[in-house]
Amino acid sequence: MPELPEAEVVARQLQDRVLGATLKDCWVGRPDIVRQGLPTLDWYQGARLTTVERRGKSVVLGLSRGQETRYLVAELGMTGLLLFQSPDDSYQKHTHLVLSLDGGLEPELRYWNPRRFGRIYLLDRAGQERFLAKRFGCDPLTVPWDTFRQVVKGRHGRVKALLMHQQVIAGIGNIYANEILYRAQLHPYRIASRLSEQTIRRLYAVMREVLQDAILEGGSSVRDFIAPDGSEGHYQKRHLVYDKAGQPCPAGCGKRIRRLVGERSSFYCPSCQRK
DNA sequence: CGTTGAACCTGTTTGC
DNA sequence: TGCAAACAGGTTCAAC
Repeated sequence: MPELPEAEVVARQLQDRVLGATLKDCWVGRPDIVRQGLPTLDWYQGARLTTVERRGKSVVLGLSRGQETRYLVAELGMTGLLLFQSPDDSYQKHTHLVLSLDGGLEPELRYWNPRRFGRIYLLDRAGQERFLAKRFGCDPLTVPWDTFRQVVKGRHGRVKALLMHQQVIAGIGNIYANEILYRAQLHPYRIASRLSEQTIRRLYAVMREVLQDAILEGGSSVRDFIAPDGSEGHYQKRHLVYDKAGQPCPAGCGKRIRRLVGERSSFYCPSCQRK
């Protein structure tokens, strides 16, 4: 269920445990999971993992051989996981990529993704720069206030659509959009450009707080998200509205949480989040 | 430019 | 218990 916090947890564990390792072997179970660059796969054998970063909801591995660095971008989609395993672990259905590593703290990294939304991209430096620039807008955790304010002011669509628009702000998905809007007391259908300066300020603060707290809690494990080391996140215990239709609003206003269908499910309090 | 709905997939939950 | 429908973290494309 990777949104920004989950992808960040994945990236941090990779940094801690396999950064600097050498890629001994790269096994692809489903060629169609590699959207770009499959013919360049051989180049990666013997390369060293020199960078691990999160971009939006994706994890970007930088692999170097000599002076050259190329990239492996792992889109996780709805159900994608990167897992530390060992060659002794049995093959699990829906494992599409296995990276055998040498010199790190984990011998294998496997990409598991039953629904196969989300892909792997193998890109050279120019390719990944183009890829990232085209796909990802500003990062919610590092975007300066003034940029955020301008982005919101310049959008004529719904505020929830804005939060989830990866080319504008990269990393927020349905769970965190719902949680952020509830805490900012904003109805998901409010028009972004019509929000007051003060409201945008509140949204900015809440957005960063929710995402940062979620990272500290290891992300949200609502269905089957687990980190590479197999641990679950705990932020789902702090969810206030997501998947809670019919339950009383936690603010104690007396109303019940509603679910709006149409786009993705929106969970909100009709009293605390007015249009 | 922005919104909507469908498509892409498999697995689990829900309801009859 | 059995079966079918509904639904799920995401992205992309076409149509309006």
